[in-house]
Amino acid sequence: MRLASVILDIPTQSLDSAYTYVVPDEFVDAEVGCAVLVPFGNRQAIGYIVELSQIDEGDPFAFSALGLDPSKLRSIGRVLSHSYFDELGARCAQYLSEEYIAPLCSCIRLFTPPGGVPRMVHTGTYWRLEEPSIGPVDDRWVRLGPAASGFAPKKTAVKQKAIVDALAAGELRVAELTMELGSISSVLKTLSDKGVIEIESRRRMRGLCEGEAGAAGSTSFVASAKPELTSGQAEALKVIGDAQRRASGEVVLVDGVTGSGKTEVYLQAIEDALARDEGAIVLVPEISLTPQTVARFRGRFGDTVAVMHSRMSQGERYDQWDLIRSGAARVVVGARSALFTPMPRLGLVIIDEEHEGSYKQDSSPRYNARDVAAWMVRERGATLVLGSATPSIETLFNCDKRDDWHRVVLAERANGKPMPEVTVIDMAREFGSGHRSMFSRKLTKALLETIEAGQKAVLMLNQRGFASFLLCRECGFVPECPSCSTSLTYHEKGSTLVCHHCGHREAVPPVCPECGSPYLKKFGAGTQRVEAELAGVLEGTGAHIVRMDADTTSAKGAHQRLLEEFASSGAAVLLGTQMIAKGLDFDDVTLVGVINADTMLKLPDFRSAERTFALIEQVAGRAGRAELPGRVMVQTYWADSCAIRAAATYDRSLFLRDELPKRRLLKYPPYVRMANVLVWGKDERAVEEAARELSREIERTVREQAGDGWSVLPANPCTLTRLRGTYRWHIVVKAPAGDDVSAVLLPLFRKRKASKTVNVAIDVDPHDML
DNA sequence: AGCACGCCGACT
DNA sequence: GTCGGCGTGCTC
Repeated sequence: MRLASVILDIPTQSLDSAYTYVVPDEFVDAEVGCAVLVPFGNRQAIGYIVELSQIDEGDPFAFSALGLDPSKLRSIGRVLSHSYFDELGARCAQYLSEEYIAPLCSCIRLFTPPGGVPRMVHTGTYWRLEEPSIGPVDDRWVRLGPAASGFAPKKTAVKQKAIVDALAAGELRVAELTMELGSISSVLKTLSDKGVIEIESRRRMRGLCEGEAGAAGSTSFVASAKPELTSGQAEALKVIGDAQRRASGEVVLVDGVTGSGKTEVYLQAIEDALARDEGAIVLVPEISLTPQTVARFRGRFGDTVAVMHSRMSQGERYDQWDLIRSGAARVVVGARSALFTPMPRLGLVIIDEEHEGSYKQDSSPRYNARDVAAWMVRERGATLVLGSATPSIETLFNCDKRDDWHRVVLAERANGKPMPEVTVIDMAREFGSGHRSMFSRKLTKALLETIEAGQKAVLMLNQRGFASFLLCRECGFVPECPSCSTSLTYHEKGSTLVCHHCGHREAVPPVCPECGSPYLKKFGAGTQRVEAELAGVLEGTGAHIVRMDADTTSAKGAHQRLLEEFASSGAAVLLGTQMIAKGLDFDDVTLVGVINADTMLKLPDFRSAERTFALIEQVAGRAGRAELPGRVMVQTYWADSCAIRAAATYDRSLFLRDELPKRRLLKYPPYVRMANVLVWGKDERAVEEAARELSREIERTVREQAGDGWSVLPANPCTLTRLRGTYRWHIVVKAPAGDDVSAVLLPLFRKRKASKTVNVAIDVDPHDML
């Protein structure tokens, strides 16, 4: 008798192991990864097969050995789909659910085709099986048939003649002919009966022929020329090649300055993989997943490149998913979730801009694609390549400590040009000497010079970290917590400063405690205000200003259009938020300005210095990519902060020498592992109470289950205490670096049941704790 | 005694 | 997630 382990598609923490069902003999198509309809209690439920096994019915101990009661076993009712994932995918889902403490079924769903799976839907009083709304679509193609030569339509058969004439130039879609000639279905039938034409249904791939592919150049399948490799690139490829040969799931960090040609390394590593008939998955941050990026891969690998990202329609994603499963696509370029596409014989995973926070999913399952990819390549004997100009501290740490993590440095830019010089501008001093514009005198001068020379400038406004904190505009002082050395958050209510780490509170001081200045202000400025002021600065120069932020890029294709607008103007300024920090390469950009380098430096978050350092390095790489030398100007209120000084001199070791001891002392990654337990809801009192209660429970669990060196910080309001009408609290758990945080906390969260008023989520290895 | 309500465990 | 069983406590 065949048995199947089935994960039910019912999202709840308390239903998180597989159930065993009998597979009736006639269901020969039941495989691991199939969606099935099964009886569950007094209703039907959808589930996914994660394991198949054979059992000897005659053996009276066979069932009890598996912990099964044969009288309770029921049979699968129906197989609803082909297989969506293999045994390893099923194990990966299991790993995800345990590692990130998430419902199993939400992890399984990562592996299913977007929109193309059956669901149970609640309609009023009963449950109904809903077939997939998204599925394959066919195009009907028409071409001339064997009886076409010598066919002479009757004089009155106008449409027949028109169709035959149109097809003389080649095959066409029925849809195109219909658009041209009106309703022709009966005419087509007649012609095809006579053998004059042949009609064939062919799968249409949405999103391939139109839109994106147009920009990517569907005609440019001619392999683009391979440039000569720098010695660094060659070395990187050798290390990757060795790892691929050993096929033991090793990780290679390509640590290369911007412009050092990391993409070329990826391309050739993929070529090697393809030559061995292995597939490759390339992850890039969502915002740099632009047509240019895709074009780079399509230019080399043509039709075998599939694309996956959130701005595609469900139909487009479904088709790309299917293309990957069929084996027709051997390379996937996509965002985070593309890691779970069903690539046959996966040999290589590449994660570009490895340090990016967007690889961490901010809803359940809160996985980090980088860490999941490391797990995946180990299981599959594949290789993971991480690329960044500013690798995350965790990754650098792993390369240092682990034998299976390798680091290759690309120190030179591929064009041999030096990195642009970075000037740090002390805004506190500017303000002190009476200059109160948000553009310093140096930056203003540089802007005008750039425009006058007919060149381009990029200005970045760092909006992340809008959370209010106090700043003295005269000396740059920010009130900090006496015990945590993170900045205090400003609360309108009661005019208090609060530490979101330990709960320390103090009143807002009337004047700067450092220098006595009354100019103590909340910090932050919007792009629109900056644009207005910039327009004033540039008045009379005729320079074009292109603003790029969440507002101006929300429309489909707006991102692309704005970039083209910038590219085609002569002297122009591109003003934008973080999204301009990556991947835009314009040869005639000679000035890059960072208006406020440090809004996030003082965010009460342990990664803020690291992010500030990375951001400045990334944005500096945008200047002077071609013949013209570039310069970079960084405006800051903390000109002597280590992150900013180190970034300005491209000195990572200086930054790490300052940052690592702090992380060690204050017990932050990579020296500890953390879990952030979030509690939120509309009712402020209920949230606070639930958070305190949960904190006590966690403390008890940790005391009883965990080893030494663990700590549970008391429940506290989150930095972003009120978000979209909810009150948010959190509890931070810290464990020694080698300990399994999830294993200790998992049982507690599995047996918790959801409350109506207060939500609880746990974020293991959080990226930030805002 | 009879019933409403809420908690808890089972569901293969 | 959904149901049903069981204990508690209130009412007829």
